Amino acid sequence: MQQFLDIARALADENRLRALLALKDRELCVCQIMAMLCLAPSTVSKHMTVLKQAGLVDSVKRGRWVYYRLPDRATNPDVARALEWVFGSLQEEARIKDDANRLCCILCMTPEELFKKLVMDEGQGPRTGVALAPGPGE
Amino acid sequence: MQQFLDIARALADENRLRALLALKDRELCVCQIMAMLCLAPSTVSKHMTVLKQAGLVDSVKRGRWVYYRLPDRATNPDVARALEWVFGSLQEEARIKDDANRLCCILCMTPEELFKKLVMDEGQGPRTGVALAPGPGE
DNA sequence: GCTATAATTCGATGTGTGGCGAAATATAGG
DNA sequence: CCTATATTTCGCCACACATCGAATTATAGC
Repeated sequence: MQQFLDIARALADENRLRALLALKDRELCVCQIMAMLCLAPSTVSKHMTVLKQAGLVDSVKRGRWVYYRLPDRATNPDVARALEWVFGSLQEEARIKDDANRLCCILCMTPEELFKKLVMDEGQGPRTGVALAPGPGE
Repeated sequence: MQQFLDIARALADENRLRALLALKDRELCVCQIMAMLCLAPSTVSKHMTVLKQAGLVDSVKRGRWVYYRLPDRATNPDVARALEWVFGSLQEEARIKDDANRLCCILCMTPEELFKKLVMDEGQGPRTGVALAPGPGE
């Protein structure tokens, strides 16, 4: 029951759902999720902690970066069922697909290009240092 | 997305889950759910409203009583998937089985017997008029 | 119509949660 | 060792939410 409640509560927030869906085909580090969600590092960190406590993601630390990814299936049937529910229901969501597109840009662009795009998209400078550092993907 | 969030938030509360599970094999009116959860009528009413808004239950008014029940399947795939997840994960939960047993008593006992049992179980009088009125099952 | 009862709505209250910035921690690279 | 960077932890604030009691609405029975 507690396990189920942890999962349900973790899934009851739009930004956590977006983060979870973004992990479908790849692992991501916190700074990439920050760029995708446009949230402060502390906020993203807390969200990922909630997801991890619920068993919905795993994390690995490599160098300075912490990578989050979906857990191995078959670990926990409750988690597996929950993830099936989430992906089955939201994969085709417009917002999620848009995230996937933007994520593609975040992963491929150089920091300078990313900076310009953020400025153009939002009409203002990027948040607290988002994407200004040479990301882990290079 | 909004639909999914409504469902996830509705499922992120233990008392709402217990109410939902209790509706598996039967419809129940608010006063019966009150007796099962030991919560004030206003609280139960609000919980059931949340579940209904999410599409997880339907309601029918008959006389003075409002009966809640699970919605017809095939109405909404998102809801159907969510209910499968809930029942698949929680049906065997100890707490839920205990609820089912107590519900059996609530539905079968006369108000006087129910009163005595509540007093014995909790070492105190029942809450705001719980089960002291001739319920709809008689 | 009047009373009793089932349920909902309303108002108040304490608790939980999402968000931020600042400080702390960990690590890579000079 | 010192600096820069990635992440987490901490303290704070605003807002959402679970809960209650009281007031309100709807209905059944006299």
